[in-house]
Amino acid sequence: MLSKSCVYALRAIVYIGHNCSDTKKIGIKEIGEELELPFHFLSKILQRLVKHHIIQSTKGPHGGFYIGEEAKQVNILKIIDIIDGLAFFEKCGLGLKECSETHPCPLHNDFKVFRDGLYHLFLKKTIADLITKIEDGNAFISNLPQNK
Amino acid sequence: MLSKSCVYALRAIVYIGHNCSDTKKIGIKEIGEELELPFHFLSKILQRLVKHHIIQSTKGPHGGFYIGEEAKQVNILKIIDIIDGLAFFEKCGLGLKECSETHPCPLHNDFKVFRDGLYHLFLKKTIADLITKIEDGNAFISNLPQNK
DNA sequence: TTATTAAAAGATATTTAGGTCTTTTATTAT
DNA sequence: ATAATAAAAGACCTAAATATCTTTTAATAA
Repeated sequence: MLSKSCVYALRAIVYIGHNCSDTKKIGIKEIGEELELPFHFLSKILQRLVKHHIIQSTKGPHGGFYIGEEAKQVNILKIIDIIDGLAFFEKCGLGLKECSETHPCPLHNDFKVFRDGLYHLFLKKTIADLITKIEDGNAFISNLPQNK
Repeated sequence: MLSKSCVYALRAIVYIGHNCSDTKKIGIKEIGEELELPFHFLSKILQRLVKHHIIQSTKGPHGGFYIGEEAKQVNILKIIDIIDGLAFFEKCGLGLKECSETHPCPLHNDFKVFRDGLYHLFLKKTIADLITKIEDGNAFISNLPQNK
């Protein structure tokens, strides 16, 4: 449903948000190792997030990625939009071109309930929400001490 | 969420169920043309469905595919299992290996509601249910006269 | 001002899903 | 028996997603 790129993006943002500070930026190398994500693939994803102003970066020694408090208030749907686009939430659940609100396929209305529910979930949840949950300890960042 | 193969399978089964009878079998060519599905790709899918006894086929002149009344009572989840497998319904919504019921990721519980809802929808709906809806006219088989 | 560090950028490779083409096998009508 | 028909099977092709490798650019510390 979400591409790997998109899940990588969410996990990386949360990792950055959880670990960066005014004095500490996070390098791709660290993120890749901690989250077990492919270095170069991850770097492409982070580049896109920088371009869309979700995260910031600086080059050179002590450079890396960081995220401001305002950006932590961005909702997850925004990240999904940047990485995957929102087609999933706009299309028929079966991907039928001909299916529409006025001319629904046999699964349309049942499907819609779940699709719209997910949409509103992602719209409601912010990066900050995820970071808070991380701090309770869970599988999102699998190798935090409390998750081992 | 469902692969194209899986949606093609569902649409083809419904088309066959809607059009076949004791005296009439349906050829791949007809199905492919009517549903605008790629002939050879469709034939692979139908082969798998035959192997799993969802539909039957006979070769030669007047041969083709057909489906019995018992098989129409099969639920959609069974078709999804045959074509895509059920991993989607068993995994974390984000595909995290480390995420589990006892050790959930920050989206696990919210996600689960929708994932399980879809599971039960697909478990409840049978091929016969879809065929009935088709007969009312809708986008599943887009080129039935009433859908044009 | 130079060496070092780390991200940005671009090119290339791999894998998987999706799709096509050709040959073989089984069935039926003549 | 034989020709025609239609599914089965196998080999092959394409595009997209995922992943890797190499070069370039920017920043900082010495």
